[in-house]
Amino acid sequence: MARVCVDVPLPHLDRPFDYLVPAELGEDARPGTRVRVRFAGQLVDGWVLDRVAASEHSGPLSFLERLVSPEPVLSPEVAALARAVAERYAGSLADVLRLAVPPRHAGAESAPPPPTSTLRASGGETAAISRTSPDEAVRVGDGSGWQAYPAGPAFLRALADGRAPRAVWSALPGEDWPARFAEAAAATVRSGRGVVAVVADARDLDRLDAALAAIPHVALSAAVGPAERYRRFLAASRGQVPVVVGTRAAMFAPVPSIGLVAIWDDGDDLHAEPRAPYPHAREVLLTRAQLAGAAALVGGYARTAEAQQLVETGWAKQIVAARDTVRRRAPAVSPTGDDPQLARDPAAASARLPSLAWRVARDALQSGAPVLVQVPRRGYLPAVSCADCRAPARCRHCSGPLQLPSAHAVAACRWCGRPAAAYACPHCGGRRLRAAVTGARRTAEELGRAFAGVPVRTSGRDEVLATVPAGPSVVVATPGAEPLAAGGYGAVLLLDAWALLTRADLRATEETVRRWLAAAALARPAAEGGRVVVVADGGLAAVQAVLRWDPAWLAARELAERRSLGFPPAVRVATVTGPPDAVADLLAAARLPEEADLLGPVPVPGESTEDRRERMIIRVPRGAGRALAGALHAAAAVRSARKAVDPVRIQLDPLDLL
DNA sequence: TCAATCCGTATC
DNA sequence: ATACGGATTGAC
Repeated sequence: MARVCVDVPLPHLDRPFDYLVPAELGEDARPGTRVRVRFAGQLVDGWVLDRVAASEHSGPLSFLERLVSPEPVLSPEVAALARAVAERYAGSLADVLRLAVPPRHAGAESAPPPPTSTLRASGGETAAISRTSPDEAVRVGDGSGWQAYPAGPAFLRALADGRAPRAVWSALPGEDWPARFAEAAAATVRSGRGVVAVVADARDLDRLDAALAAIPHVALSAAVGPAERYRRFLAASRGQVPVVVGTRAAMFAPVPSIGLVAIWDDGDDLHAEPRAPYPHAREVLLTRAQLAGAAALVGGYARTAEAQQLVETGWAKQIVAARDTVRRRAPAVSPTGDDPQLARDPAAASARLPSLAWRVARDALQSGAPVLVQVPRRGYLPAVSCADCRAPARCRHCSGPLQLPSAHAVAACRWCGRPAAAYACPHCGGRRLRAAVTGARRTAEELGRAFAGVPVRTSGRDEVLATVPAGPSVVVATPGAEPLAAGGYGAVLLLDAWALLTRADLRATEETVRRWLAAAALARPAAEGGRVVVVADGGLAAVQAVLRWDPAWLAARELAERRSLGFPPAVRVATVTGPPDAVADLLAAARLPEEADLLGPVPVPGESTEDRRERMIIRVPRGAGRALAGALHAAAAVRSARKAVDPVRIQLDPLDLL
């Protein structure tokens, strides 16, 4: 008999069903294979989860209709991970499996292994993983770039020795992180184990792919076509390559006996899967490390509150450089002050460049170095802050962010919906509120006028530059699209701080620092003339974090604040979104944990009055997270069994918790 | 009393 | 979705 997960989206059918195996399929219908089965009269896709001798089911059993392919594409390790992810995120196993295994492409199964150079380097079918002698492994870490970090060589040695160290890594400014990831991967492969590494976007993937040239690996991303993607997936699944790198879908990639999971820049919101059940790559990878006994590496220039929590709970150790190493590598960072004086030069003034930024950029250009100007994308939600001290305004009852629905309306909480009557700022006592200004446009043309005679390049959404040559030029880039400069930038200007910091988002400070550090990391060290100008008040925590290059300090501060306000990751949160009746219906059916704290409902902004949806927020202590997800999934099952049609979206720890 | 129909529930 | 069983209803 075969225990099958049927590919239907209904939560109340989220359990295995038993089928008889026709004699001719015999042992081919192995666990992990795709099958077609008759289910409630229909032919549906399914996964063989297990072969069993007897069924618990008392009624008659059907036969498997067809074996789609004898290829076991769902490994036991990934199946267990998918189950855990489904439970963590109140979703169905079938939903997670759809994310975990790419669509089949029959041609790729019969074709020979992909003809990539990295594969040929592996030297054949199963020779990809071979253990080196302990004597060799002992020296792993010496001579690598990890030596700049006191705990670095020990981390590499532990990987090479087959152990499972867990690390939160704060990369030094200018760090060649793909090279460090490649060293960690090589050490793990040397121990006879596999590696899965996830990055946020295609640009980071290209860099990592290149850094891994000497190690047999495949790169998975949506950018390659479905056939090639499946081919590469199969190469990993068949144990032909020990290392898989990719964007978030690669978090489920099968590798033989996984020894290390790694994620770069876990604060990037591209790591959050937009399809149900909305798992986050960091959480999936850490779950995977936990379940499989693998090592974990969470790296970035910045540090998220979630990563900080791993350090503070002792789940992971931090890998950070000594302060004097940081000082030696970091550029000189200066804030312009709260009310920056505009440059006297009329061209610079028209570009609204503060005089300090203008001078620093001009000096860098004169010394023959490129200048990076980071310009945030526009279109942030209108948040509300104190008119006097500009601190973001928060709800008195639940600490949610206040929002101004329209120009002259009363501000209200985006979480619990209570109006913010008689507001008093907890920081300065101010009683007036103001809508935060959205980012001012600073175009490349304006900067071109300010620095006449210097080439101006732009890198952004439409066209992302990977690199720019050495030599004087102005590079205008949106966050995440900053090109690498040969030899590093002479100056980096970080503009429009207020547009970032006043976002109606609890992660605004963290996100701002993440973007600033990513840009500032591309500057030369101070000793080589590298300078960074932040157009903001030096007293702000975000500015301090960049000025001191101390992401750990900021993360600790952020986490402490979230703890005192009752925000994730200090607590576990779920949102339930849908038509008002459906949301109420689901919550009525849910047996929530006793500690559950319900906030809302609040209307979901930007929807027409006909099909208006609203959102409830439920928060529980971290320990009750599993119970919360279980209760919500069960309630969704009750609703779907009753054929309730109104869709309700359940999200755990959503990034946009507003 | 029987068949056509409706409703709810399970789906192996 | 579709299939089935039990309840319900309507005509003889």
